[in-house]
Amino acid sequence: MGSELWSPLPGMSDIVWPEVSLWQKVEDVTRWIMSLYGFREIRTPILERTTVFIRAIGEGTDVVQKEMFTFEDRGGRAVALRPEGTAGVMRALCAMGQDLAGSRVYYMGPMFRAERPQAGRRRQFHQIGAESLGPASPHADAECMALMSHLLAACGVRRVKIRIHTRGAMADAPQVREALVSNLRSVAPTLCLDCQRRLESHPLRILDCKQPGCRRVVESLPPLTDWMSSASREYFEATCNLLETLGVPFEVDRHLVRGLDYYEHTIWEAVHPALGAQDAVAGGGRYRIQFGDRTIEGVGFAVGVERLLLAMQGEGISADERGGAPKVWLVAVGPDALQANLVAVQRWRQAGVPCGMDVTGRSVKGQMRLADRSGARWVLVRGEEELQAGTFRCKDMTSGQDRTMAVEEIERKLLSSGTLE
RNA sequence: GUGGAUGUAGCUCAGCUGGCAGAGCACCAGGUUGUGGCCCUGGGUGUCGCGGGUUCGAUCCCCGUCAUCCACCCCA
Repeated sequence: MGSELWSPLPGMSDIVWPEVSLWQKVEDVTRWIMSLYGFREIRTPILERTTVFIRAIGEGTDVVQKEMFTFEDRGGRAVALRPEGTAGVMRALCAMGQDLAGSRVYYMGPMFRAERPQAGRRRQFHQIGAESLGPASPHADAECMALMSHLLAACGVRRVKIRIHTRGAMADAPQVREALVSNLRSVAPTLCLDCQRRLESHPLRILDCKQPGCRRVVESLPPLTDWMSSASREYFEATCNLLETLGVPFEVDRHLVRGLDYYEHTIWEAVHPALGAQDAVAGGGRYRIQFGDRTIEGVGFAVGVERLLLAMQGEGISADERGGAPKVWLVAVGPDALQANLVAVQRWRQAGVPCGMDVTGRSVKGQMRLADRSGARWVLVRGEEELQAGTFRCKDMTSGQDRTMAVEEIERKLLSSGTLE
């Protein structure tokens, strides 16, 4: 059983039938929705220079500090498996060297974080993300959230809640931070140990601490927006108003801050009740990233595919157990018929007719059982006698009726109407 | 990185105080020498996660280890 030889590494999962049919459905829906909004797919490397992530996500963030799979490649370069999608996409767009404003791209693929696995959290997980580049604009932010909301709904997820908040313009960040720290310093001893540390490193994160003591302190604080510029406040208000106009349901959550350094202005996440402790099915926000002398602005989001699937299952959507059933199943009696059947299915498959047969040498009874399980409507049986006569015994699996049909007739019907009626 | 739970057949799981390893489903074969489902009969398909220890004897008790799940942390 549990041999290390064939079990995947911790937190890595094999995605197999029938669940894979749900993945395919989500991917199809994604391509469709993204095309509606004018987003084009981009595929970037899974492995990047470590500095790409450090630059974009932030040196001191947890993701960079303790969650990246990093190593040295054979050329001595420090490289990392991507822990999220935005950094690599921004790097790629920079490499293309064009004016990035107005670029709209989406991606889907595996991401890696060296965390302890739990419900809805894997070391290799998958994200569907979208990035809309251009200068800060409430319209861009609202459109992006509308896209995310549309995508989730199109996947059949109805019970999502979108929580939004603002971090204010990046230029406001120092004064917000200072105000927050000075407000908290006097009560520091009542905060949990993590938060006492955060007071120096990432004070914003104290806002989303779940410890009751910290929560109480945070509740007594004035809203973060009080310390932002009026322009930042207006930006947030405008964004909220646009969301209402667009009919995207949301609620403002003053505790939402998110852990990546590149965010400014609007940030949000979508949570679903079917998920357990890790209940964020998607998250996003506006960002500003520096690559060398280049500054990239945009807004984007990422959906956790594993979590989306959990949410879908929580909505009663299940994988298609049957899969694509073949039209016909061929049963052979004897080695000559086996070879003739193999030739026949190849012809018909190349003509676009899905058909099946057993190639492992089972008994007729065993072949019939497989035919039944495959869901094929008709079973075509032949042995020496039928081979000589150029016929099949054609069995209708719903009625159980059995009749002799000429190979030519079967082929004509199958290839023209796809039925043997 | 920290904490808790779990690990027995392909799957879901029983297994008392330590005494020959079990059930349901699935699977295979036969009943039907060329016909699925339903039915009947037969078949256990196993390194009781792994390695030590205690014991006359360990799936059971002890230690270690690995894996999984859940939670913290953090995030999708």
